[in-house]
Amino acid sequence: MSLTPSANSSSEIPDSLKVIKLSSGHDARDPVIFNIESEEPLNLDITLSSGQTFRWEKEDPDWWGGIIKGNRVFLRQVEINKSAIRLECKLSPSVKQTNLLENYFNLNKNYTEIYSAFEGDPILKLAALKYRGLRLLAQDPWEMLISFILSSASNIPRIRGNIKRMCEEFGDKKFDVFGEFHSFPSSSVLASASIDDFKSLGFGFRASYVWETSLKIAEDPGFLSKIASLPYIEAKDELCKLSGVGEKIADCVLLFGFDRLESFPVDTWIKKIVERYYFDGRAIPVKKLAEFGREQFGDYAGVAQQYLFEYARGLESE
DNA sequence: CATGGACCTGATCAC
DNA sequence: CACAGCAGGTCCATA
Repeated sequence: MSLTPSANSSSEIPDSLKVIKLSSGHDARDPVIFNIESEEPLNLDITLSSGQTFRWEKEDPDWWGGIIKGNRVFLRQVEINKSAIRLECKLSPSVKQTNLLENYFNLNKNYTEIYSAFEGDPILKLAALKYRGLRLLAQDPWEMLISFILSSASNIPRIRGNIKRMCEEFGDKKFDVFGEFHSFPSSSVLASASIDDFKSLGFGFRASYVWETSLKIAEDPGFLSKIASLPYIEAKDELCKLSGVGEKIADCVLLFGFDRLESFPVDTWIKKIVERYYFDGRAIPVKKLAEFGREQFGDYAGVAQQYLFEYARGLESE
């Protein structure tokens, strides 16, 4: 099976998406509040706790707080009906970016069509039903790079803690109508810190990886934009030259930071589930599994990976 | 090229 | 409630 992307892969926002402004923030001290309604499947809880992103926090019972392109954002999902979602959004009035959320949630991508492509695969079909509305996010490449270096041989609570403390320690302190928050630290700031600084944040053996990679990026600021312009294989090769970046993390950075849906990161969960359902339980080397995923799932390999990952973890916790 | 052990730390789970 | 073994991989050293 080879899955082909939809013709609608431009960055244009489709007609099925409506932005409804509720408060224009006449007073600069008040948040701007608006709704986004879309026919695209989106499940905020599943998406924001899915392990592709590490800084979102659910503060109130149903309000998520996070940072997109340096802007604090609060989101809540309200059910409309089966064929549409509504996102309630609160932003600082200082935010001038247009389509901030539409881009972040990739609402121009047609997931209904992707689900149709998954129909022919029994496991993906189940996963798409169970985790309907799980979407890949368009996140910042630099943030993805450091976050996933920190993810190696770790676990989600620890990764989140590492990143949170790093941002509090080294990120710029910023203020908006909601109060104080910290940005994700830049490469030059991290490069001027020390490996011991990172060890005291709990990075462990990843401390030197983070420092060396930060230095490299600080010295070559065009590195990541060059990655964006390279074909998949070459982009991955370049990323793998960075300290602490192997094939798996390079694939994560390409998938979550560069929108390369053809990448298929293979971690222990993916290894487990792909061996079980596609190789009759036989042990297969990780490298082979990554090739298999890209061949098998084609241009939607990354989306398939994300659903298989959730499905594998769901099986474990049942 | 494939395989195997070391690497930090701490959330988790079996006594 | 204390404790050992393991975790969302990478790197380096050997065949």
